[in-house]
Order: sequence, then C-alpha cells, then structure tokens
Amino acid sequence: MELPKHYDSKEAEPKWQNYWVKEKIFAFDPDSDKKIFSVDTPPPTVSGKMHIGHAFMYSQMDFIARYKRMNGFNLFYPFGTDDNGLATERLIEKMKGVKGSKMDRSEFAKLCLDTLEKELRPEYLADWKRIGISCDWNIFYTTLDEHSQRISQRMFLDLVKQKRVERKFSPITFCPVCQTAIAQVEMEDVEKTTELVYVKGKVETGEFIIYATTRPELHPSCVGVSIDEAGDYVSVGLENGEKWIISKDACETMQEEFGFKVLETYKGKKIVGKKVDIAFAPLPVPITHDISVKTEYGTGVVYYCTYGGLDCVEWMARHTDVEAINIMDFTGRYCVGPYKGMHSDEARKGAVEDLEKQNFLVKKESMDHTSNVHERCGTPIEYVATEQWFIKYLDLKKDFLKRGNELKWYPAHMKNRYDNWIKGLQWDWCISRQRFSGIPFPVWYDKEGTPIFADEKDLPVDPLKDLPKGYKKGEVVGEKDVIDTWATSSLTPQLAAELFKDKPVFKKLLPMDLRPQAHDIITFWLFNTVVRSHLHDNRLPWKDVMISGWALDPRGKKMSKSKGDVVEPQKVIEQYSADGLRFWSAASKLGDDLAYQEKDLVTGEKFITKLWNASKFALMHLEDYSGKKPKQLEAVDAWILSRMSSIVKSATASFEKYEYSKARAELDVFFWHDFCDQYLEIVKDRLYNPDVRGKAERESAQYALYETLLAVLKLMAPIMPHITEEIYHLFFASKEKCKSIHISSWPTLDMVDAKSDALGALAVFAVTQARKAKTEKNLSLKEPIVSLALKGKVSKKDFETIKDDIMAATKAEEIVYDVLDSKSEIDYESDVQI
RNA sequence: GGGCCCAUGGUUUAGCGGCUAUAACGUCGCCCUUACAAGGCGAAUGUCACCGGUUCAAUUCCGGUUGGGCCCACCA
Repeated sequence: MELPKHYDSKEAEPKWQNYWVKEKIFAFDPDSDKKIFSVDTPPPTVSGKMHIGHAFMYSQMDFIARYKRMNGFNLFYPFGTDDNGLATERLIEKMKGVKGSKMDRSEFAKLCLDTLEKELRPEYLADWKRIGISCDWNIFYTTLDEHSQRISQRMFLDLVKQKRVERKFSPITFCPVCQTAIAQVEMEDVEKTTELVYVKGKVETGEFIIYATTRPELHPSCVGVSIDEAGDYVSVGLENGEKWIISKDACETMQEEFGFKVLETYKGKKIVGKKVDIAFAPLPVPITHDISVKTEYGTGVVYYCTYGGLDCVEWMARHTDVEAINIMDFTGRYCVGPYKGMHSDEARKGAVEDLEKQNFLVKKESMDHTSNVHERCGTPIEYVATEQWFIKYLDLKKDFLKRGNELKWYPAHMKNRYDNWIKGLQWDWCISRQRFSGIPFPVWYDKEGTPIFADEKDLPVDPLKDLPKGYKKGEVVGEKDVIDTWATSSLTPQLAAELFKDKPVFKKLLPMDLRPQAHDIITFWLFNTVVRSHLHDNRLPWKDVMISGWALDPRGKKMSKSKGDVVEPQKVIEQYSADGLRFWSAASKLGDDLAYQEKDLVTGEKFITKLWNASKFALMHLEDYSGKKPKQLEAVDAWILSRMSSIVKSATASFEKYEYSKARAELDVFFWHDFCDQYLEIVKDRLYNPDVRGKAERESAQYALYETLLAVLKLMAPIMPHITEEIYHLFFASKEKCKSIHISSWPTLDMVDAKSDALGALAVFAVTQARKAKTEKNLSLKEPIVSLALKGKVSKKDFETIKDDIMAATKAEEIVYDVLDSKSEIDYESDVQI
C-alpha cells in the first residue's frame, strides 16, 4: 500500500468531521446495555466567536471523552449553549438594532431564540465542531428555550415547597443615571481620588467617637457604628476639653496633628453597647462589634449606612436586628433626610458643609481608591434596596463542604478554592434579576401582595401574559423580575438528562460522571450546581470534576483585546490544524495555565508529519501481512512490543487520572525515538531483504510493526483524532472491521518483558555508538564499519539474537561481543573501527 | 488584606528523596540514509530562585524570603 506523499489536514479534518456525523460515530445509544459515561459539558455563551481559552479547555475535555468511548463506554456527551445571559442579550440588541427593555418580554425572548437559532448558533457551533469536539450534537439544549424554562421554573417551585426560597428586601446595584439595575459584569473599576472625611459622633458618655468616611452624604441613613472588640482603643483629651475615642493605631498617626493626650487605653469591648448620636441620623445607634473592623484602618471605627456599599450590605446581614433606612430610591435621588431629592455628588457637598458648620467635622484628607462605576456611562453605582428572591442556604455550609469532600477533584488542590469560597459565604443566594429578558419567575401577586405560585402542570408560564388558575385579569400582578442566569445554568445536568425523561435510560444519567470546566468558575458555576443538586436531589451532580487552566498570552499573562495579543483559534486551525491545536492543548498539565507559544503548534505539525511518514513506511511493508502472530518473535521485535506495552500501561493509567499531558509526553518520546529513530532503522533490513534475512524474520517484524503502530495511533487518537482516523482508515479499519478508530477498542498490549528490554537497550546502544563514530568523522551513516567491539551484560547466546539486526543497522562487517562482569559499574562498552 | 498555584539551560517544560537532572524549540557542526531535508546524527548550554532545617543523602520533604500568576475581598 502506498500512501499519498503528504497529509493534507485542511482536506482531511472536515472530511472526517462529516464522516463522524454521517456515521453517527458519537451518537449516544439510549437503548444500549453498555456502561454509560456522562459528561456535563459546560454550555458556553453564544456571544461571538469561540476563543482560544474555550478551544484549550474543551479540547482537554474531549481527550477524556474520546478515551472513555474507546474504553467501551456509551457516551452521554451533550452540548448546550447558555443563551440566558446579558452578553447574548446585548449582542442581539446590537445586531437587530432593538432595545429589549422597550419590547414585550416574550417577543424579545422569541427574537433572541430565533436569532440564535438561525444566525448565531450555527456559526458558533461550527467552531466547536471544527476543533473536533466529539459531542453528540443531537443532544442539545439552550438555557433559554421552553424545555429549560420548564425545568428552571419547576426547580424554583420545588425550592418554594421546601421553604428554601424567600422574598426579602435587599439592595441591588443600580445606576442612578441610566436608572437601571446593573449586574456585576456591567461594572468596571475606576481609580480615583476622593475626599476622606473624619467625623465626630457624640457618645452617651459625653465623649466623641471618631470615624472616617468617603460617603458623608449617607449620614441620614446611618444605622450603626462598629469597632473591633478585641482591638486596642484609647480615650484622648484635646486642648479644648473634648475627649475622643479612636483606635490605638489611629492615635499614633493622629497625635502629632491634633496634639492630644492619651487618657486611657482599653479593649474595644469596653465601649460596646454605648449609644452614639450621629449627625442627621434619626436615632442614636449603639456601638457594636463587627468582624470586618480592623483597628489599623482609619480610626478603627466604621459607620454603616443603608446602603453605602457591599460592606454595609454584609454588615446588615450580620446585624439582623437592625432595620435599614433606605436612603435612595429608583429615581437615583435620596428620598430621606436633608438631602432629599439630590443626587450623590450634590448631597456630598452639602453634607461636608453641614458637618463643618455644625462642628462634626474633624478633618479632611484626599485618598485614592477604586470604585465601581457603570461601564456604559461611567457613573458610580449606588445601592438601592428592593424586594428580591433568595435561595436560603447559609445554614447548609457544612453540607456543601461535605459534598466538596465527596467530589473527586482533578487536580486535587482545586478543592481549596471551593472550600475557601464556602467558608467566606455571608449572603444567601439572590436569584432575581431586574432584567427584561430571561426565564420569568412563575409567580404572581394578589392585591395584598401575597405571592401566588404557578401550578407545575402549566409550566412554563410567563406571568406577564398568563394568569394563574382561578384568577381573572386585574386580580393579580405578574412578577416582572427574571431568574438569574446562574440559577438556570446550575441545572445543566438536569437540562441535559431530561431530554431523555421518557426513556428508561433517564435513571442512569444522573448523577453524571464528569464535569469539565476551567478554574475561574469554581466558585459560582461549580458551586451553584452542587448546591442545586444537593437541594433538589440530595446528591452530587457529578462524581468527578476536571479543572482546566487558562490559555495565556506568550508572556504568561491574560490575553486581552486591548493589548491586541488575542490569539484566535480559527486562525490557528487555518494555519496549522485542529489536531495541532489539540496537541498544544495537551501540552499543559491539567489545571495548569499554558502560555501560547507558536512553536508548540509547529511541534504538533511536525508530529503529524512524522506520524504520516512512519505510517507510510509501515503500511508499505504490511501489504502482505498475514495478521498472524509469528511462532518465533525476533528479540528486537519483542523489545519494541515490550516498550510499547509499558507505554500503553502508563498512558492508560494517566488517562484514568485525567493526566492526558503525561500520556501525550510519554507517547511522543516513545514514538519519535524508540519507534522511529531506533526500531524502524534497525528493522528496515529485515523488512526489505527477506531473501537474505529470512521470511519468518520478516513476518516477525510485520507483526511488531502492525501491533505497535496500531497502538500508537489508538493512544494518540483522543488527542489527534483526525490524522489517526485517516491512517486507521487507510489500512487498519478493514483489518479490524471497525468504522472508526474512535469506537475501536483501547489497546491492551501486554508484552512487557525485562529480558527483551535489556537486549533492545544493548542494540540501541550499539547503533548509537556506531552513528556517533561516523558523525565524529563526518562520514555518512551508510559508511561501513570494519569492526565493532561490544560489551554488555547479556549472555553471548542472547546476544546472537540481536547480532544480525545490529550488523545491518550499523553496516558493521564484523561484531565481537564480550560479556561484562555483572558487578561492573558500566552497562555497556564499545569500540568502533571504521 | 485572605486563599491557591508556580519558580529547573536563551524559551517552554519532565522529574518530586539516591543513576552523568528530562524532552522540545532555538544555537552550532555533520549527513541525500530504498518513510520523512517539513528529515536524520551528534555537540554545547543548568550553583534545579534565595536562606535555613530534617536526612547518610534534598531539584525533590519542612519553615522562611524574594519574584510571578490567578481567584476572592477591597476598605472606613
């Protein structure tokens, strides 16, 4: 058999991708008895093109999927897209020139679904197909369609039944200029200089407690003052007779400026409970202890307003007996106190002036800090309290930690991030969003404002259009808020599995076997999914999680559009190949970030070329291969089969632990050096010249060649699915009677043999020494060797079994072999006479 | 500030108690060798970040320092 001179990945890759679809190679068989391996593929957001990070992570996921498939598993390997988020919404608004908020909700949702289905998704998915992801593309879901809406709403109702959801007042981030609620992704950090003002609060003892703030305009909503009960505080006396309370740390920095005398030092605990009159606040507030207070910041005293920022929100969560004074409403203006009707800037000026006039101001200083602004208009965000839906789960932290321990983490250290996150959790999970599109809450309110929940049978519902059973128009008001996208995408195992709800196989799909994902979303996506599965089904969503790293720019930093160093996978594939891209993705250890280096793609391409050429050589000599195992295996053939067997064993072990990179590296070295450089060169003579070397000797080589090349192809198939399929089809497919290497059986070669290893190593040594001698004399490798003296630790009798092969490979005219003492420090010795 | 990861020839990396520290890219020299010049053979290049400790023995284990990366919190 003669292979074409070159392998053309541009032609071959799409060809095989089409073949796999046409032949249903990756189709899940719901009726099969084979063991299922299920993958909870994280659905990417359709917000443009697939980026290199996606290509990196999804390739790594696919290595495992393909490995499992070859190990006889019936793969449940769905693909979904997360179309529920803001990014998609924005993209469609831009494309269609519409404003979602000005449209009817269900009309906008329909527009989104249509645009996604007809225009965006096919092109987007083509990128995934082009890197050779072996999902069953018929098992597809979108987090926005009826199927997902029904499940998401049903799960919400399930939580209602369990009394795990509640509606309560809570602040949301809000842009006072755009007058809209904004999500975290819409905010950006801005570094700016602000004025930090130090203010006096009158304590019931007659002393003043000093606190610093950048938001003095919030004074009318001050609800508390906190200190650190374990920290050191001091009372100091000023010349004018005033006594101030500040932390000991603050005292040291302020003493010079104010020239006060320290009267008393004590622990913060001493002043806890004392009442303080705060300027413009309606009521005196007690001094409390709070864990967030550090004596080394400011004056070691913090005042909390509702709401000045996330710190205030968290403080409120810890001080549940305190009632909030909501100082701002959705007009973006203050609604209580002396600055009623004003925006923040105006109010701040007024507040500083008033504090100064009324002698509450201690000092002003400027400071730099980062604050959150709305990325669209640059306005600093505000916090406005409104009613929100929450999933109550803070009481379950221990259970979540336990679930984390039950989960098998690859790599193991990634669990730390999960644990760390849970330990720091202070809020319940707010699942409502004041956005115009998304999955609606299945909730209405009656005239008293009591929620009415939809009947599960009627799902999905849109409460802005539909009515609850037994109510007429005008009797109820539908919930306008939508369910947060994470509250739906935390249900991906259910979204995928329920596509088979009516089949018996459904029971076997959950929990899933594997969740692959990158490390940046452990704290929300992974965690949220564990939470939902725990709450709804009292079990883990999956058995294993495989955490990928990130693709970084060539200097090891995050790629960014503004720096212009974004690598587009589409271009990489264009220039190199999908197999090359995947080979690169397999270069980093699971969980490790990988800096993009173009040379790695070149290495992959070279591997492809080498594999092609080596196969060309092998298949040329296998044309007349009988397929039978020879009675007598030549020593060098036994050696390569032994080495191959070792590689099969360790590569298999590596894949089992999701360590595809180790498998790749080992196979790479074996294939290139042991197989191509050494074995093929040694065995060449026997293959070409059976008349001289013997027919049986050639058949032995054919057997080794067949088995080894096939094993190499199969081990490499998960990582480079196209080139391996191409070669497989040129020869092996018909022999093995199998439609695709990807559903062929994983190699189980079990021919490890220590004696063969020793003989092979000696042969390799001899060949290497001969090459070295010729190279040193600047001679061609074809140059004959007059005499080759060789010493080793194998017996003379055993040496005879490799002697002819060595003579042929080195072009030695004579070989003299001696046995070294078994205690000798060196293993081999040689003397080459040319 | 809290947490996690990382530090090995010019670059990217393997090894994670004991061989002369692995390989690729790059560099240099040689070679058309019946698969491959998009190749082959060979060579040079490393106080394994720094300082201590444990050990007969440390690149490997422990503690600290420095430098990088990421996630979270951002601060009165």
